[in-house]
Amino acid sequence: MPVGTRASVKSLTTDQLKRLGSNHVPLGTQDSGLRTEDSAPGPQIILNNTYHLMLRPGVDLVEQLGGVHKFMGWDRAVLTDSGGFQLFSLAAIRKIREEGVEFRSHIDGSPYFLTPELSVQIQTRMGVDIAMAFDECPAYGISHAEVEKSMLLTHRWAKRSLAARTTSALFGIVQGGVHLDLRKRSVEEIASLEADGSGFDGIAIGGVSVGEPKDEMFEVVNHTTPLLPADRPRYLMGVGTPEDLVNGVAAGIDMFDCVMPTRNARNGSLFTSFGKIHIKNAKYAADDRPLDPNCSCVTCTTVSRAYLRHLYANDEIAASVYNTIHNLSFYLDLMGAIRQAIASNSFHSFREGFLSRLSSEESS
RNA sequence: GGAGAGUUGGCUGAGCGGUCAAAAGCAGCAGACUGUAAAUCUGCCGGGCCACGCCCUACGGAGGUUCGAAUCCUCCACUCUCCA
Repeated sequence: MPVGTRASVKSLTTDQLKRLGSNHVPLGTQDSGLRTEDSAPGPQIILNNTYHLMLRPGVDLVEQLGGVHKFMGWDRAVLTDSGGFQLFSLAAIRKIREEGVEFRSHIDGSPYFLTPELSVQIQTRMGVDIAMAFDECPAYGISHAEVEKSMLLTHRWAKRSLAARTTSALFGIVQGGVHLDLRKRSVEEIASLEADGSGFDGIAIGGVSVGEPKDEMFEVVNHTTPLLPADRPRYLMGVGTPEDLVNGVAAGIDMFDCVMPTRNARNGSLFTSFGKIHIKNAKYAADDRPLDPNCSCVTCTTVSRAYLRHLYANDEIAASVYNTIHNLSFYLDLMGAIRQAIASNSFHSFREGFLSRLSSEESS
């Protein structure tokens, strides 16, 4: 899921967003036929953010204008983060209580109060397809006891979030930091919660990629994912690099969201089938090759590395546009290739090939 | 012809006796970014080393004063402004 925090995937129009990716399937897996020539590329779902939309333009306005889909001209699915991540990222300007969280707007300092019920209501009123439970995302490095306390609060909030579910689907979120015992307890609690006879529509692993070492993150993911119910989507929140996606799928994850492809694109860091490219590097100044010869996105089939470097070096808006188109296309193509590999029962060899290619030198 | 101001590292531009290899910005070079307070942030940026310290060359040029000069004095070169 590309991240479109404020009902916008940064630097792209909604139309550009819908036409991302390649019909061409990269990485040598084009045989399974899952994607046909005329199938619509581009993401089937994006992520928006409750906290940010609540501040601007405000729920009332989004609802009055017909919901987020109509607001941004997007006819595919939308999932919203509940605002839980902002308890982490905006830790300096919020205060957590049992009832909910008091935020001071990062824009003008005005106070907002967000509770599990309010968060679910706001997400529902905006008309999203999937809402997320309101959770606390604790920082890395705090004690086992503090993580446990935070997790138990998330559990109580999960119950209240679920009770507030109406028309939007609702995903629960497992917490527990890097502590495997807590992760297990959290799965047991979140997976068993029910309201009106049904549980969460999907379950997410939250609270990772908050500063912990990569091996600790995967220890958590590899340990926790198999514990999640197999009949509901498993969503790894906030992850990650292309390698992380492949390894996450290997662990059993179905869904991801991450700002990395969009933010890194704006910062000139581009993902390719042979590893990362810093497009501002001097060595690309006269490089007339496509960014990634194995990619058939608009960027790679239209302009050269030299041009991309020129745009970036001169702060041209088009640099962000081209770079974002490529990075998101790369991610979407990667996920498409993963789906095909799974369908053709060749995921493990696909994974090995993909990971070894990333660390290899570019052939040319 | 006369009066005044100025010349600092790739550029703009501080500094006006030691704490100056010289502020700051830009440019340049490299890196980071993981449920977005990010078109952001960080590091390097005269040269050379057996580099958390030392050596060399440096503030238009040449001399001088001083323990010590980018900073003071003299001459020269060039640039700009104003008056004829």
